[in-house]
Amino acid sequence: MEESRAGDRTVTLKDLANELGIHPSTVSRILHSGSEVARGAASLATAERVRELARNRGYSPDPQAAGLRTRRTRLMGVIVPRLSDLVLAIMYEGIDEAAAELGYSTFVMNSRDDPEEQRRKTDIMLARRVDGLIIGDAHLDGGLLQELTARKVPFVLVNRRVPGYPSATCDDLLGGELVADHLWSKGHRNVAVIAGEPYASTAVDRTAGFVDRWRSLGGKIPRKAVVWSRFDTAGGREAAESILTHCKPRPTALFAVNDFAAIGAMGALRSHGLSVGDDVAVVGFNDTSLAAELPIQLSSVHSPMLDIGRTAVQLLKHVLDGEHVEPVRLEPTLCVRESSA
Amino acid sequence: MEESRAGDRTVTLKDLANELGIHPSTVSRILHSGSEVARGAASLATAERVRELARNRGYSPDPQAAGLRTRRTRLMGVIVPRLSDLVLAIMYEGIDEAAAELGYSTFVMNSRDDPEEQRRKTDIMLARRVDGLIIGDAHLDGGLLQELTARKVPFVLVNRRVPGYPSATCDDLLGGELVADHLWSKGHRNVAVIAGEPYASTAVDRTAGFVDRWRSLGGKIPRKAVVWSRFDTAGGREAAESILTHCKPRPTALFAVNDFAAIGAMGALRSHGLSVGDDVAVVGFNDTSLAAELPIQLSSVHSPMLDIGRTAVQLLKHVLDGEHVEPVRLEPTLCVRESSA
DNA sequence: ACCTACAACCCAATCGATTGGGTAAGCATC
DNA sequence: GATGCTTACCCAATCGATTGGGTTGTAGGT
Repeated sequence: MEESRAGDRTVTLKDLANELGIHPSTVSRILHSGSEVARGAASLATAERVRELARNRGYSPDPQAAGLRTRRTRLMGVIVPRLSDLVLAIMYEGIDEAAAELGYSTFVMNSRDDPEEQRRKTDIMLARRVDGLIIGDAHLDGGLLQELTARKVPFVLVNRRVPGYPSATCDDLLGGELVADHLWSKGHRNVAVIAGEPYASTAVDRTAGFVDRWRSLGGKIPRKAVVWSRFDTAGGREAAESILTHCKPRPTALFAVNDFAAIGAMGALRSHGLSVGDDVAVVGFNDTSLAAELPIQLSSVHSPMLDIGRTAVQLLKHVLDGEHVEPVRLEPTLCVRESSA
Repeated sequence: MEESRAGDRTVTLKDLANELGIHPSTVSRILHSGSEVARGAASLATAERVRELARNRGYSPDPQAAGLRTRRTRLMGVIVPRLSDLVLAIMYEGIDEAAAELGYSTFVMNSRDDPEEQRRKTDIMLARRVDGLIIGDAHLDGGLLQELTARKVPFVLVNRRVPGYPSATCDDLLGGELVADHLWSKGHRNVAVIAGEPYASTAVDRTAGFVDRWRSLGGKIPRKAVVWSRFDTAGGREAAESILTHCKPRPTALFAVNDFAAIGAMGALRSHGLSVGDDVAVVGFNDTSLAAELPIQLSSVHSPMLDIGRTAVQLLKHVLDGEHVEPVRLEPTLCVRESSA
């Protein structure tokens, strides 16, 4: 009757069974099946004895062993460009939460948006026998996705979409439109877009939403005013530099498809002696926690990152259950702040 | 001789063995042991045949099965306050890289610095049978750590240290001293500290390093000028507000133990009509990628976050190998920028 | 001719949980 | 009292890899 038997590493089903003088399989059924199979497998009295013993012996089933038998690991693999990208980090938090609620654990890996890494990381995940993948770094020319489909690997996309595959994303087109409406209504007529990476649907959709709406409002956007760039601060800075030097009448507003790029752009503007908000309006995207806290508060399209992550998990669960799923787009809202007010 | 036999899910050792007419155990020995055990287990010719077949059948061992037998999962569990904290995200990138190089995979979980969550997440990790833990959210009153030690769970700390346990951290004391030297030499004599959370060694050490050095330089720091706060932008803003209202002769310099708190403080200063760099110098800590890209570039203590993560993995490996390990502190450097120049 | 040594394998148990198929006892029904 | 139906279990195979202990066959030594 000691605290815990020091010799034994962990308690197994067999330990419990021996102690109660019943068969491991009975214990398994009692503990495993939520009282559906349990009744018919054991008497209520026995079931209670087993559950209690399990509780105070601190029994926890070995997922290795269970997985070996059932061919399911209850593991979801998550691939993101980089976790140090705040947007993906938050989506991942949503993913991890929702997965935990369904009894799954998650693996994350960074692909740095490099196709070779994507493939490598995918293979590692599959070698770990994940039940399915949540892919946050999909490129629009989805070679890898085709391959995964062919190999019958269950997966869904998150953050970025690729037509034809299930995904949980922000409605990026709408987001771009919101910004166009906002800047137009503020009287801006000469604008530029820091468009992000052309292989990412986020960048393409936000830009397209903005540009199309802008034109349908009667505005004009020259080619030069749409600058593709990296998503980080340095990328935004460079893009803004390029806009400032090449766009002849200087734009009075910038739309960056990403908050970090927007912050970089704000830096560039300041280096040119321009004041953000007065001389040039800036609007970002995602409404990361920084946006509202910057010295000059940044207008940004709020995207429900946590929910996007959670939704991705739901979708993957449906896929794993063999159901058919459609892409989901969650609605963004515009937060107007100092930088464009 | 088809591309791959469509019916079979995955290739197993037995498949390979059958195909070559030898025993699975022989195949295992050939594939497993790096030519030490391999010789003696099979002829070079056989070994080559096995290796080749494994290669083009795309064999990858099932870690579930292997782990079940060997009692090792080659999994490291990582617990952080939150991955959306850029600092931890980057350390995690280092951890994941280094772990992959050693043939380990990693699990991350967020504890939100909540003791109950820490315990829960630890339990989940252990239930997943990780080989060891890397703990990034250790609190100075390490109750959980004692418990883990008692349960003989191998672990190391990262980012934050707790005396008596192995850890990989930045030399935070030195970091604080660097800032003190810098501000003192710039002629500041009236300073305040945004000190972070008192349960985190990072906060305590950086603050102590700064304050002690400041006093040994002959400076004075009143109680009120050291404000404990959350690590995020909002926390920094609040702390700065408190300093601006309560410190009678307004300080000419602020040291925030974290870049995000520093950014929040910059926002507060601006709201008070003070110019960062001219009226009040601000220095942050960690030199996150934002620091150099902000509109007003932020001076910050650069800490080698990636290396800290990598080091933690090395330490845990040593612990797993039964070796004794000492805490490691990596050296920070000061990056002086606009905000304090 | 006999023994030893080594090379090159094979055998079978094992890890812990799951699961399809029993079986024995007890009761009711015809 | 034979049959059928529950109830409450037990049995044994199985998942895939690992590993301590064999077994065979051949070469070399004396």
